[in-house]
Amino acid sequence: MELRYDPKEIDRKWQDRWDKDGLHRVDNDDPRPKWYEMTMYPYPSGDLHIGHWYAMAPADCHARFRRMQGYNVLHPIGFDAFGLPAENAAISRGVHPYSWTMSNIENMRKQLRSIGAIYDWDREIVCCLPEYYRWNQWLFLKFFHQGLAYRAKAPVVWCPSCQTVLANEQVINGSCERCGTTITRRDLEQWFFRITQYADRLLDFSGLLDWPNKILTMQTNWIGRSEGVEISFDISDKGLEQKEISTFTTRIDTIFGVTFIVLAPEHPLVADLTTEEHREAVEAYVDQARRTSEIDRLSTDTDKTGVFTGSYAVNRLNGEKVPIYIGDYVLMTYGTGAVMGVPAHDARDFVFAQKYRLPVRIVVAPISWDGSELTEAYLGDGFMTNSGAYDGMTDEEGIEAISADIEKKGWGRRTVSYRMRDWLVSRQRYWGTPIPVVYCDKCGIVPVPEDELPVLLPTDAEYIPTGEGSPLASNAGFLNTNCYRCGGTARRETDTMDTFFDSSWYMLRYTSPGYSDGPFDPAVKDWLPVDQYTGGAEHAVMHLLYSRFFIKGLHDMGVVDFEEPFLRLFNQGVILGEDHEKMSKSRGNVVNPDEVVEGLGADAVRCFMMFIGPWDQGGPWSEVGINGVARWLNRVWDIVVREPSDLDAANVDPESVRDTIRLLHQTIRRCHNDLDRFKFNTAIAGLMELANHLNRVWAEGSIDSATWRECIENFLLMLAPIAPHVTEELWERTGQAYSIHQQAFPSWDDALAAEDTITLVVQVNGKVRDKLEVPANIEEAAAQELALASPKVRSYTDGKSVSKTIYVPGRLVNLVVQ
RNA sequence: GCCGGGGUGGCGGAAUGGUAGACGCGGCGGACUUAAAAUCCGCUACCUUCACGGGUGUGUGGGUUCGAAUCCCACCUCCGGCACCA
Repeated sequence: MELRYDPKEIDRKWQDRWDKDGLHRVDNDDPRPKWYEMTMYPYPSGDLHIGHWYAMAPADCHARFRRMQGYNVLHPIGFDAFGLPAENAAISRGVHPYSWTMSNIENMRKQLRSIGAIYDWDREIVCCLPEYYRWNQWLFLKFFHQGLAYRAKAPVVWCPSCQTVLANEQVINGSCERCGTTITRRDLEQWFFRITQYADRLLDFSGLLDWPNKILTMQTNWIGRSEGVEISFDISDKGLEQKEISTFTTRIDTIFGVTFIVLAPEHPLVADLTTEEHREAVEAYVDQARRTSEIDRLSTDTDKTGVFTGSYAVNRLNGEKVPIYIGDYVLMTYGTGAVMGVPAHDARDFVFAQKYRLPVRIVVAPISWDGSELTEAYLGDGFMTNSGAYDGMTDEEGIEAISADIEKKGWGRRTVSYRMRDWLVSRQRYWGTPIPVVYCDKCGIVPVPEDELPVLLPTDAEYIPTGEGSPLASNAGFLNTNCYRCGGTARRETDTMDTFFDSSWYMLRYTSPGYSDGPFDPAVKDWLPVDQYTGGAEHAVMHLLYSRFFIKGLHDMGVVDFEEPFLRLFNQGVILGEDHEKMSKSRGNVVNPDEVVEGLGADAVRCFMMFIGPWDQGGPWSEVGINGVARWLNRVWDIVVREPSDLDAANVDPESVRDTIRLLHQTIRRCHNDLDRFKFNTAIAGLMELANHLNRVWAEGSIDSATWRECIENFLLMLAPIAPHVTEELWERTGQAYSIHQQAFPSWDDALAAEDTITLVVQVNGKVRDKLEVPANIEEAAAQELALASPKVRSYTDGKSVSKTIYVPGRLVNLVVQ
């Protein structure tokens, strides 16, 4: 393609100029209203992918649009620099994670600059640097002192490949979110954050202004709140210290249908309840369950297996003895790790009962039930039956009555269970923030005092994981220390923090990245919270949930005065390869943005990212597609550099001038509304239409030079947030004062945008039969008269009677004929 | 299995109850050129007609409505998420 201008030269020229002039420096004291628009910071993999462009270029356009609307805009950038991938890559290349990460960042800064975004680089944050992670430690201690961080032994998720524990949120289909390895469980003592204490507040989305429903649904499902009853079964005849087994159910109305109890294989009572006769079988089963992979164990396809313990428990409501089984479909990590088996009204219990020939007793009768046996569990509503005093109640009434009675008798209590577990924040890896506590033989867990922070991550440590705990444990200089309380010998915590810790509060740090007396400067708190956040939907139940929790915690501690970190959220889609498949090296469909920028310029890539389709839908890369927008930018160049005085006043057609002004105002309105709602593709389409129109009237010579100038000026202003480099250049070439990016977005006049004629569609029985050009303000009677007079229409109405006429002002007349 | 979001020309897409296919790509024809590229102009859903025109058409089948891509019901299909949570 032959270019009218050299995008490479223009990109460089203006990027240097903006840098030199500090055009993107954000002033905290600017009197204009603030707008904090943030995009998820990238992981410094070392190479800026086209996916980064897809996330960042439209986000920058939106932030620029807000700035042109008169806001003081903070649109920052940083690097998510800690974490497993950096470490793994560093290990395989034999370079230190620090130097690997920092050289990647150096490279990515250059690539990011090529986007031409309004990032204020003075506010950049890099969370693997001590000036950032010391505040991770400071915040960790805040949560610790608040009782929201605790250390406990629990069955945790372990990735054998990454050699570390993971949070539940990092397990995807039983595999490690990062490397895909099937995870296992380990009983380990770990650091947790009490996110479950905030479960109900996290379910309350009323503090959010505009979030995709999809994310709200995902968070709601992840938290998985269920109201139910904890009900205990009597095992006092076993002579054990533990006199009862507690189970959790949401269907206490089915308590009379219990025909067995199932314990999770890891349940602490398993060994005690197993009789001699069944010991061998039970031990074999438990052993087997322990070896079964998490994937198989959680697969819904596998049938329900179990083994009888030989013991029985008593259902206190009817005095019945029911057998106690062990089954791996019961999870130790949910509820009490034991369930009451009600085969008639639970699909899983039904399958289990069939397999082990356990009785099925219906206690909630289906509506019109004829008394016959069930072929599957009945989960619907009905009237209680076989339930003693509760017979005849609806199941809803049954839940109320039985719950109340159980509480009265002390056999159980109403409670709420959550699917979500506490957030496991410790990792057995090197490349992360050291957890700021020491272990003293005398004093136990001792937090590092605030004024001793940061606890520096030693640079001379072994960072290759051994599988025998954290790499830092083998670094004597780090490990051995003195107790901050008694001064005696102590060991440092050698686990590091989950990297989601970094991103849980980074929106605070951007407001004052150099501040050294706290995580952020309270003097600039007016920036917060974030007005608009953009990023991928894959963080729905990880980063976005953690961050909401974190900020609520900090709110309760008085660190911040708001409860939601991100008021509005927009999820962009995924950019696909030219073959419509997900981009991957193995498919060979990866696009290198640097090469395209080199050839066609940053603005062409920006435009294409926005023109490809709705931003939330993603879409396929297209070589010919980007050539199309590059060609359009050249056409724009060609049109804009024309000399307006070449227009000959003698040819001016007032009607054409009016049409042009009207289209200009319509385009301003459309472009404004579209950019406001992230509808970049239709905003660009509108600008293309305006450019086509201008090109046409130029050829006709039908407008005057003043109108031409007005159109060109406004056109450039509208294009400026989309294509900042070429518009700045053209702004200069058309004799306007630097910088176009400090101008206001054009405003429109509805009166000038109004059409004075419309195309009146005439339908007969809903089918279009004619189109008439009529004055926009036509009255109904006149419109009908014109419609009926149309010869085309008459051929359909002649000899028939018009029984009804529908008139839609400004649009159509529909004649209903018999 | 459950919960979301989709399915519109050759392609990306526009239109959220009122002219289906804006805008762009591709294709075809023309201008310019010795020629090609680039650029510019015109045409471009399908069937039918010499033409004017007519008919059909937004995954499939029903429905509501004067009128449906748009609303309702059922189904097919693609993508994403969750998946024994008692």
